[in-house]
Amino acid sequence: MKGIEREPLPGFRDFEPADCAQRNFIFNQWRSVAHTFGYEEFDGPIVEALVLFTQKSGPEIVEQLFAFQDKGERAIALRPEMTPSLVRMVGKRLATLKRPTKWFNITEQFRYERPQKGRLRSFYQFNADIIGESSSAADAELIALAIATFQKFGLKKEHFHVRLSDRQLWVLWLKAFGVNQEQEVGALLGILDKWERRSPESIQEDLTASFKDSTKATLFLNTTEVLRKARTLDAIRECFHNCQPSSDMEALEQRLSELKVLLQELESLGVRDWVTLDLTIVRGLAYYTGFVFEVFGNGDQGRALAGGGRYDHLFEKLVGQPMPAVGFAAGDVTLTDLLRKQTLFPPDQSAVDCYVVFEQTERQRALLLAQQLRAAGFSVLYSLDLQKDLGKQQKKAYADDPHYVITLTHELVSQAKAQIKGAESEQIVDLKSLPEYLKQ
RNA sequence: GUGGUUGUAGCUCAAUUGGCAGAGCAUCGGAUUGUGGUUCCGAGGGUUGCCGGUUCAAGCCCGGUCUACCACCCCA
Repeated sequence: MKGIEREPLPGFRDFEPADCAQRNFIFNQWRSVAHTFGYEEFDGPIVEALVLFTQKSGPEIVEQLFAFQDKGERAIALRPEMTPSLVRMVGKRLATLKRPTKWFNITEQFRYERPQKGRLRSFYQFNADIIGESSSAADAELIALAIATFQKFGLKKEHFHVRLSDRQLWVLWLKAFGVNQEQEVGALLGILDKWERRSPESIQEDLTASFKDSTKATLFLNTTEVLRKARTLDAIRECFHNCQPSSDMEALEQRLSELKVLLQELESLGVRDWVTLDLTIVRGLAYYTGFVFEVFGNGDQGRALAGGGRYDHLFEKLVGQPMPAVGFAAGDVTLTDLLRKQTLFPPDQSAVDCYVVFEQTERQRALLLAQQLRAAGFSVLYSLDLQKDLGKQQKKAYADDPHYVITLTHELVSQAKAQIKGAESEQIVDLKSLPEYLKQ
């Protein structure tokens, strides 16, 4: 290797034209869907005060951040997510906020983690949030938006699905086992999160440590196994009835009725078939307060394509004033992998409209034509080589596969004409009328 | 941060037990087609990821390191 390192930093990507086209395609589709749902686009700074992120996620988060000091000795970080910035921005105008407020954005975000497939140190996310509406109708519409963003790429029911879970049901479940304190709840949610990746013995061990009672741990283990397999409202209700006589049935029914509203809304929005009730989704419950969901590609056990849920306490925590909110984010990395695998990216459309070739004696007239066509909105190339004769130019022109090749020979120009050649047509046209001809 | 797998031209890949680093595609140039992508000829491009060790000799063996990938950790 001579000279400088040619590869970007680990976890970062170069976007050569073909990659950039795919990225822009994704951004355009995201933006377009968000608009159809009535979301307004916003943006914020790429760096924020470090405390904005530690306040939300705790001091441990610094390990996962691109964090440093600026020259004014401020502790700052590249944003790892958009929600804190959103809360900060919206927090400035909470008192007069239109409700609901629906905002979206598309941003580059940074996390200092070990890169893997589907997870890089720099990535783009589509974020959408509904602020100021606590009804499940907001959760439902947000999930419908999440589904629409994937449908927009041509992804079908056989390609992806949404798993819907609920933090409040889990809190009720834990409460039924006498777990009330926030710390204990957190510890048990952690165990639940790792559930499927661990052996029953090892789970039993952790549960016994948490409950300080191995019989209770066993009961929790066995009944939770059943609850994790519940896929309907009735099945969930049955779990609570059968497995836990100490359950607060009134609170349960209250919550189930909210879940029912959510499912009905999804049904009315025509997306119920994409959604599976699945309480195995526990990830991120620490931060969410209600319904949570994740989008997964079918088949491969890859990383989630998107995730989100309700976070009604975050505004109070960060800006001191309560405000209900629900949001989700979808990343570009897993999506790009999926779209490439399914070959759902559109074919390359980088070809120019026209390539102008000419005998060098007509160079001046040819360049004038090129500029006239450009002014009319067409993309135009011509050879920058002052020596290349007509044949050489032509060879280069066809290699670029333009929609039209326009040829100016001395003879044609002397008659104020040019030859224009498309895929299946070939004509001699007045030089002056070329822009008009191309517009047809 | 821990463990494992990996790396040869821009891309896809060759190179017998350790024995002169190659091909196709791509790029650039030339010839031909006096205005067509073809065809033909040629060129550039590599300290075999990097550093060190063993050896008369290392792409190949050994150690380290980096990257990518995989499993952990984490996943906002």
